Amino acid sequence: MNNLNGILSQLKTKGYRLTPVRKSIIEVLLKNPSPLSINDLISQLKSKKLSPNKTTFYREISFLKDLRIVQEVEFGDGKKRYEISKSHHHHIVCIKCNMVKDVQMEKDLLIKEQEILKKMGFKSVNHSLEFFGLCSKCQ
Amino acid sequence: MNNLNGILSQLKTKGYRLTPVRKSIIEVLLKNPSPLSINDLISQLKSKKLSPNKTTFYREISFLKDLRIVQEVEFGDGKKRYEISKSHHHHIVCIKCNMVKDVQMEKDLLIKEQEILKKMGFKSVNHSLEFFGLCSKCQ
DNA sequence: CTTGACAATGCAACTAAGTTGCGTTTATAT
DNA sequence: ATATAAACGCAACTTAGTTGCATTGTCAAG
Repeated sequence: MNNLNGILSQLKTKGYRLTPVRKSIIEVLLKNPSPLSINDLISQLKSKKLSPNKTTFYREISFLKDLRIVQEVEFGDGKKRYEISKSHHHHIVCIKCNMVKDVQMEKDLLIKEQEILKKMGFKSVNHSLEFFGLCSKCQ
Repeated sequence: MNNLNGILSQLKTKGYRLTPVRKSIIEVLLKNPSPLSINDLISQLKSKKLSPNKTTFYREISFLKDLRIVQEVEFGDGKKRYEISKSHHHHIVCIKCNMVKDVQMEKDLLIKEQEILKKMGFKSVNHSLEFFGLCSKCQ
């Protein structure tokens, strides 16, 4: 479900409401290539003539996260960012212009990781892997 | 330089002062196996009968980071953590008891990563990779 | 052993991200 | 049309971290 109508009907059948704020947040996240912070979302909604309270944003994002419609991304700058859930991937962030690109990691790397961690006795392991560098324009 | 006297003489020759707070912070970081947050440091120094202002902690950590004596670690919970600099490694964090272990990653994995990112046009690439799971005791 | 310079510290006030409680509004099934 | 619970707004709060400025303390030079 990575298109607007799909997500909306999923919400409706589960008994949730299709409010203007909810629809706009999902729309904005769908058409943005990079993960967005709460402030990014606030300013994007403003250009759609919507100015919900920041509490509403935090609650809406938390709601969409609980339903696995959006995923949280951490770039380690003290702001959480959000994107529409998609298949397992990572990001590379330009440290100069902040441009973000998706990175696909090969499966055999992940398998090796899991082996190492199993040896250490850990289970149900998850990981966060983000890259930082200079993009082709900023070098 | 990963022993107390080595670090202290390094600081002295560069003209920095060896204050009780500075020495204690370095001592605490050296003997702790996991990265510590500022609040961790504050409570550890208390048991050494030292209660510096939080500003002092932030400034001291920033100072030690500038000198590459400590490194910042991000577990994505909104708190930065710090450990004495050591060779490239990652961490695995137990999501139940918060225990942290170091993880060594094989070099060929890193080389493959670099290749992928070069193809995307990025340079001077860095990465953050942390694992989260259940340790042997918490499963 | 004193002293002067400046590194280090303390304090108070501030910022920024995120949370909570509670009362009000609104989408939607009936 | 209306009831009801989901969604929302607002104000006050929390927590991590920062800044400006005045004061203290380390340590090298005399």
